[in-house]
Amino acid sequence: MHYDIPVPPTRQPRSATPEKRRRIIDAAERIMIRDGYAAVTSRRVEAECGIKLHYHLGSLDDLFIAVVRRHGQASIDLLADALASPAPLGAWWRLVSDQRGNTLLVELTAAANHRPAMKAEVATFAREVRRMQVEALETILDRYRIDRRLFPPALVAAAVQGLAFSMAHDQVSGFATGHEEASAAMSRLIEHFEGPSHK
Amino acid sequence: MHYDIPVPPTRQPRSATPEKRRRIIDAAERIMIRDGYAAVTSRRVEAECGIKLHYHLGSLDDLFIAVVRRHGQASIDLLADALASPAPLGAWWRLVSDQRGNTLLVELTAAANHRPAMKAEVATFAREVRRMQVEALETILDRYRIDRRLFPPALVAAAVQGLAFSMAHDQVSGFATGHEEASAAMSRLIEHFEGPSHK
DNA sequence: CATAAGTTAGAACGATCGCTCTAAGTTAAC
DNA sequence: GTTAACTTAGAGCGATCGTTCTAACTTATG
Repeated sequence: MHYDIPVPPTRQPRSATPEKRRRIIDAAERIMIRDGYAAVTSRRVEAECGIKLHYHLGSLDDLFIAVVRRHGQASIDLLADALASPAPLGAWWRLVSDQRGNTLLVELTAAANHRPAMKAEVATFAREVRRMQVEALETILDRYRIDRRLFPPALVAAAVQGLAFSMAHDQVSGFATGHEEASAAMSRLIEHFEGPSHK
Repeated sequence: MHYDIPVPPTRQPRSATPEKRRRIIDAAERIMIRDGYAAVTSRRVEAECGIKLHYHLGSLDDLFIAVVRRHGQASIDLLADALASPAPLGAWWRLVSDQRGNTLLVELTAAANHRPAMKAEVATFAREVRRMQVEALETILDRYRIDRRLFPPALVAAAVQGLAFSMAHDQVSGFATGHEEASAAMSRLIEHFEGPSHK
């Protein structure tokens, strides 16, 4: 498959190995966001971070999966914090409105389209994220007196995620025509339920 | 740049040239949906449709732009019909829920990320689509007695588009966990405004 | 300092890429 | 049937790809 991963770690690596893996994944994310997933090649990643890819991380496929795993886990952690906050809708909305995160999500989705192992990994995290959102919404919707027959958690979850995604896409496309209006309306909507606490 | 495009059309092409362009673009779309945009290479497109790409259509960049233009124009036409129908929300929702169309949209968005000319073209169509939706919603929201202060057209447009996108993504990921519930809820929501006419 | 492990530079392999070009069909027009 | 335009097959160019491998460099450990 690839190089012998340091088998017997009898000795301390020159500089921390996890740190090197981290920097490789950082580089891959930057390239993916800046130039698209197809620009993530072994040579370019190595040029971006100055670390040997295959020696430390394995194949390109392994790298893509590592990116998914790290970004996915970070998303889950942030989401958990947001949903546990006193104004969960606002916190969640801010989290999901992150431009960089949405761009990365498009690229990961497209890249996973023809990398089966990666696709499975993406699906795993997407499922967990959705599960957390639905679970949190069970409580939130009741608290805010929202009709759960018309707006079940699964629908609201998909809507919020999709709305943020759609708005991020529009903004990237360079036409923020309706973007500011929609963004302001979303803020008002959240204020309507949670008060002006969020920014 | 590329081959001399038939400059003086003094004579009838062997078989209709527009037809050949169409079949090339068809092949590109199929490959893009099946294997991702990075799999759309000149050799693979030619193998898929048996027509010389550079001779009839120019460079790969020209091909991507042609795909955007055709798909974009088709989307605009379908959207115009949907919004003009007696139950515009239902028709719009059905249109935007198309699996194939959403997959293609992800790929086009990601591909445009590092093809400047293509990006501009995508933005043009996205802007027009959004403009049409907002214009139609100005009327629709009033007709259905929806509070336009809380739900302005720009917000509703982004939400519907994003919701469909999000649900398509979930389904592609292979976890339809909340998908059916969300889909059913959306249908109920539309019925609530437009009656059970749509399916 | 010596030594052995960790790490990298860079060549190399076969494959594929976008694109161009030439030679050979193939068909419409006369 | 000739001729000239339309079209394709296929070779070829320089570039880049993923991956492997070897030789050299660097550093932790003794």
